[in-house]
Amino acid sequence: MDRVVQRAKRISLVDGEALFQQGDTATRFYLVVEGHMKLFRLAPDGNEKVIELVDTGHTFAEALMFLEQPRYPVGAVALGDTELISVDAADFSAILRDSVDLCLALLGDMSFRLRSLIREIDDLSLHSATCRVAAFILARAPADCDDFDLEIPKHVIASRISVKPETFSRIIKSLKSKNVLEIKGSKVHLLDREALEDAADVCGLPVEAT
Amino acid sequence: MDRVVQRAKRISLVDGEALFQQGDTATRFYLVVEGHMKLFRLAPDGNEKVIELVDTGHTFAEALMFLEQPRYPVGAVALGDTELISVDAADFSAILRDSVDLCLALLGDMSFRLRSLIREIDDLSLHSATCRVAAFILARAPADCDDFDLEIPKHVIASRISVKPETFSRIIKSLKSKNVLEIKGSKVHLLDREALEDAADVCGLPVEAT
DNA sequence: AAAGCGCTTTGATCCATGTCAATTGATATA
DNA sequence: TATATCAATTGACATGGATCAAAGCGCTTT
Repeated sequence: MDRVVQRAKRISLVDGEALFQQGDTATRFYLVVEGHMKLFRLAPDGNEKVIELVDTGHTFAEALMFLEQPRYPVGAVALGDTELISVDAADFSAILRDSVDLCLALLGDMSFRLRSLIREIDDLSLHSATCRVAAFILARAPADCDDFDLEIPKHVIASRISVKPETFSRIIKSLKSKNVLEIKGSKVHLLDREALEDAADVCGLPVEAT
Repeated sequence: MDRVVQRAKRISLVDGEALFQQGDTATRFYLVVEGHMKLFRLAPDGNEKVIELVDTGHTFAEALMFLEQPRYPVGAVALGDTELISVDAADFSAILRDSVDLCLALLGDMSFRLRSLIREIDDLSLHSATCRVAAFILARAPADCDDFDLEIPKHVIASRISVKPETFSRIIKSLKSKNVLEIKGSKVHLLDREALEDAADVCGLPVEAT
């Protein structure tokens, strides 16, 4: 374990700086100490889809260690100035060999991610854009407080939930007109949490459905 | 290991029979010995999206063992008469404790699944329906032979790739009219594999793009 | 202040898919 | 041989969201 820590690196990125590109060979994984990372896929036409927003305290790319020929399936850039710790996959792998518990913990972590991704697919194919917007905002809202900050540019959020910035803006406008919430800059103020929850899971369902 | 095998069960399902429902508590996982399983999510409005088609020789639901409160995030029904082996998660978990190698193998397996799901999300949000149809058919085609059987009803395939059966049918028709392939019942005959590959990754890109 | 530059918003229009409905075909049932 | 059933196809139409284009709005820089 000492060895891992010793060989771990501290990395500082400025806003917008890339950590790796989609397709790069993966030999390390990362922990976000400060800031946010954006993981995204690029389409051949240059379109980009944000797969995951990694917040402070979370790791990413650790699931790749176990593939035969590990290449990052996504690109990674910093959102805002960001601090990372980078760990060598081989070092870490060696540790895993000595600790079944750590293995199991990792398996748990990956299970969780797997399930999140299934939810995501569900969301994309079974729910409308409005629904996804509502769910996203809800997920970011603290349980106890109706005012908070989306710490992330709106166009990035839009890509995260697979809508165009224009559409995102219009959906927000519509929610505003229904007195569900207000957004001023990046400050969100929830007016009717329940209505937002409805929008999130009722989706496009006709309200009169029994 | 003996214990696992002893306590494993053999299960036979007839076509359309359900193994478990979305939301059921998960205590076992499965290996398909014969036939196919369909894993799917249900939307509140009854719409269904096939998440995965599990072919003979593959396992499913093993990733759930590591969650706190394991519930199947999908439902499972047999496509055609199907034989399974069912393994108790707790038993298997105990074995994992004794074998780091097995742990690592599982981690590898889960890595792979994770990556597949990322591809899937990419596909859904970055590629057109035509593109997904082409990719699906290519994935099912043997490398060496241009004639093969989709062993699965078309409407299930359609759901798997998130298009409506009608749209699926139209896309096939269009590919047929371009002399890319022919489909008669469930028999596929590839006429122009290269064109199909183009359709699969070029997607909706204008061909004149450099 | 003015000018420049991203980001966000708004409006007008378009299009890929979904929806609804009818027809055909293919099996299975009586 | 009729008939009910279910999958697959086809046509007509509706629509959510994308696209294109033009402002508006904070910013920082000069």
